[in-house]
Amino acid sequence: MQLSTIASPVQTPTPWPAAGGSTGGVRLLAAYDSLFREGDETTAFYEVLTGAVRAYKIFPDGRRQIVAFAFAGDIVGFCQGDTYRFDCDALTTTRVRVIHKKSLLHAMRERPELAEKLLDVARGEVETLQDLSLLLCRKTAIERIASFLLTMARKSANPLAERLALPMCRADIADYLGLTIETVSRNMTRLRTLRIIDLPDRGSFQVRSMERLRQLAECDGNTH
Amino acid sequence: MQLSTIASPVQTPTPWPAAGGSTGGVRLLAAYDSLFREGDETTAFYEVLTGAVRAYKIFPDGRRQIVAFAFAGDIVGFCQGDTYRFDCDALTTTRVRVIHKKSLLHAMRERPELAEKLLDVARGEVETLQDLSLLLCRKTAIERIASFLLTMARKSANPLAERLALPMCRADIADYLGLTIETVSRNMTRLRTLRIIDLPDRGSFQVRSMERLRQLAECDGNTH
DNA sequence: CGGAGAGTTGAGAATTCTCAAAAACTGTGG
DNA sequence: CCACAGTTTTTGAGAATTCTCAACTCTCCG
Repeated sequence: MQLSTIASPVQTPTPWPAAGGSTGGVRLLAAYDSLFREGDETTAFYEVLTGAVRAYKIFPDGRRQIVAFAFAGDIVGFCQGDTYRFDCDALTTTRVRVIHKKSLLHAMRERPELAEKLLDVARGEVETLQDLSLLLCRKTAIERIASFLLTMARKSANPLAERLALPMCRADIADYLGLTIETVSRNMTRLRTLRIIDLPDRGSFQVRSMERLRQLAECDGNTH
Repeated sequence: MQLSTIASPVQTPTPWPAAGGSTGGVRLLAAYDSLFREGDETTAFYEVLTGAVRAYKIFPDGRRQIVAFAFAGDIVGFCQGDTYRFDCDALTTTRVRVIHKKSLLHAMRERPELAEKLLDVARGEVETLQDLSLLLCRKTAIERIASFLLTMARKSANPLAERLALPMCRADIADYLGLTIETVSRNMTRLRTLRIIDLPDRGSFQVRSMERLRQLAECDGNTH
């Protein structure tokens, strides 16, 4: 498999305002390496440089929910209190920039305009979570999967590329969308049968009809 | 019905850092009066002083999701971009303090420590939404309702009071939890039959077994 | 070639939804 | 104070969707 031919999410060129150079160390993670765990002290948060991570919570009875996927350019672990409320680990080989909370707070006092940027980051996180809530409240399985794939496609440089990366496994998608692996699989197949998407191989997909995918995802209800 | 005997959510005594007196006007809303609509320009956000509001989104096909309820002490409309992404209106007679975005941004430049408070507000919003996502991902209807009632109880001054306020109708609860009115009703009855809660009258409830409610809500899985 | 892990497909069970009707509550007017 | 209409909530029965459990396929790797 030629990984290089798979379109990756847009690489934002270091959007993070470096706070005097002292903030950024870079950490390299292999697939499934942990970035932080629920209960850990929140001394830092992270900007994903390359690769992807997942943030999730595991319930006492073993059920799991993935609360967010983060790709190159995204921030993880920002809106947390004194301790993290979730586990976070890498989906693939991943590089993250470490941003220490302390030095950032310090920088914020010096440069008040930085606070506005941070509020923007928080706002982005809120929007993502609102969309997730909408998606989970939305009833049918196929609509959730359509929404998810649409979001993934829109994040990439070329949404109509023949091979868009889908770096997470079916179990991850299921736990993100509040479905089971089997339901995810069945509805992926259904979307392919409807010729809305294609599944060239494990770990990638292609949008064949952006319009119909959008209709399903946004509950337009014209086609069914 | 003696409304005064119903325990209301805790009234936080003006937690908001008034930015030089120029921020706060107060708006009075009757039940179902609109606070803002999706698409409106976000010139201000609001602190609920008394009463309660709901924030929701309506899909093209008519489905609705309530993204948040806000009670006395809560902030609404804070983490929004240039335009609101949701409709917001009052559940009952409600007073809100208007906080103008412009004056707040101005105040933030003068007093950098204010920015940290604002980030805390954003963090609170993120936590609430994460909890909502967890709740929606959680499978069974009875667990969602248990979580919801537990949250409502915990917000009130005396969670074990005989009559806790439930100011929203079943349709609102259903659209918040991603269920139908009928399923909400059935499972409320079931919780009452299990003697976990009591429903003294429309618009209020009582927790009879906080422990069993918590077990259901937090997916402990000991009792079923 | 064989084994492990991931994904797909199938059949029956369980939950929730939909549609329908009954019951309870609210407010109005006599 | 009671009757009535209108609304909300509850309850019931059948339909639809998703889940559970199981078997099978495919790919990757040694």
